[in-house]
Amino acid sequence: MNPMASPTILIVEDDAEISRLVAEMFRQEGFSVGCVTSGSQLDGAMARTSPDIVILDLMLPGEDGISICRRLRARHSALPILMLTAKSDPIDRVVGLEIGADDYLTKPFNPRELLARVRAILRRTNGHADGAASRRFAFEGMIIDLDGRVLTTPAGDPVVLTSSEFDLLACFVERPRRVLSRDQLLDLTRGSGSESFDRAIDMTISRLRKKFDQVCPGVVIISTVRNNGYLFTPKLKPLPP
Amino acid sequence: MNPMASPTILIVEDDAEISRLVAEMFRQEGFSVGCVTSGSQLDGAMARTSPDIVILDLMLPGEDGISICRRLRARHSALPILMLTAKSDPIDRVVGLEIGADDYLTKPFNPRELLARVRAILRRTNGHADGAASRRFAFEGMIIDLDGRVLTTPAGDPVVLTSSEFDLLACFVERPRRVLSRDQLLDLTRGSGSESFDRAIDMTISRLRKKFDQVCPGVVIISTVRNNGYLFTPKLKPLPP
DNA sequence: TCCATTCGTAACCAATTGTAACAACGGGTT
DNA sequence: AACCCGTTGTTACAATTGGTTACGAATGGA
Repeated sequence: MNPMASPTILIVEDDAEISRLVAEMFRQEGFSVGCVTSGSQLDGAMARTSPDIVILDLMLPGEDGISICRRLRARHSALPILMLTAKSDPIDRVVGLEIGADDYLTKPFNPRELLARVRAILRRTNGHADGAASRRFAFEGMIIDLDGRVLTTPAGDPVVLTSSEFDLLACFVERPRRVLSRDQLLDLTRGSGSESFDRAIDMTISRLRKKFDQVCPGVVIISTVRNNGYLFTPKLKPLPP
Repeated sequence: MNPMASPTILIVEDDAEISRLVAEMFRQEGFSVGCVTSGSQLDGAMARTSPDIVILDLMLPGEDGISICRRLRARHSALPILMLTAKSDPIDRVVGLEIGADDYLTKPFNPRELLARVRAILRRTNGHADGAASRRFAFEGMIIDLDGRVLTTPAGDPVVLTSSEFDLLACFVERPRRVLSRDQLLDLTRGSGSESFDRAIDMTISRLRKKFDQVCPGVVIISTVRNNGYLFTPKLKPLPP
């Protein structure tokens, strides 16, 4: 891969909804994305786009993911492959190493989790995932490390955030200065299949604010945009890793 | 062996499942792998691939492993051989090693254990197993040696970890900054045939954390990602061997 | 001002995770 | 074999997490 070019992803997924969502996210993150819906379209797409990584659904019409994975492996031995499996699949766990996928994720999955894993794989194989900024940022004296999933106070102490609190905060940090609606936040943190009500976001915001208030009393970190959603207001400074 | 080339492994195993699993793992680790299913196919494969090590099942159809091992030894006196034996085999360690195997492993075995032993043998005979990065890392002042299977404190004292604790930790060290699900960890540490519940992972994590806490009180080494799994957070620094 | 809507958050509860205690197992020893 | 002992999986229960409900406060239009 040319380190200057954006990395290319090929998605093999028959569910149009998932495919669109995932493609959209990766494009926003600066990847170049191609989608196909079956194994039969794969070979052509491989030749055309020569992707840096393939995201492969296990359950596909026609040739299934396992078979495709083996075929890919045989022909492109170094190609990173990330497999998507359904929770209910009897194969589920067996899938892990045997097939030769570099990683796998069970549906429904958190899109940010997918992004993180793709970055991790690419970092491992290429030295760096993309030309994007580091994954550590400073704001209001605090430091957030998106990979290590820790937030530290100006004094250097860790702020204990729960998983969902951190996920929510990460959404904002990855999209600074943008109003995010409750639905967007639900999608981003829980995947598109989520059953939760959007008020769940309000609660997590409220809990986050309470914790921020103990570190920086009186400072507005997340503001409410009535009828629209929430906005992360501080200026973000990218930090070296 | 050319130290620049990836080392070549020849697997002699009639169980297609095991063969595939093992081959896949070694390929992922950068080895070049060949497989045969019987002694009669062995000579041709030896000539074609001239492997750096042979992994040999003791129970094979036709000529059995012991006889094959003797034959190999006679013809290629320096060739490293690792023997696979079934638990129920009347053969024990003494016999296995007497025959001329350099090491042996009883089935069912942990794939990572096999990898570690192969690396150890190759290091013994060649000076180094592969061109990959060092297998020693520092984190939070501690040093982990994946080949020697030891963890040492900042003060230099060894931290006594049980083998399953070490295996689990090794999974994280080999995949830094990635959230690993319980299922993935089960796969990685026990192979995909494991019957255990995923709560077994929780217990090992808990035991690991307790030991870490005695060395670095209050420092988060492995964090929980709710609904997802666990994450190894410290920064890893590769060390020279 | 009044009202409808939206938002904040306390309180509750179901699901997930942490871990103590026990059991099963295997390896080594006598 | 009988025993000891360390390891590891299971069970059971405690703690934490996070979604839902409920209700009061804030907002903004009429």
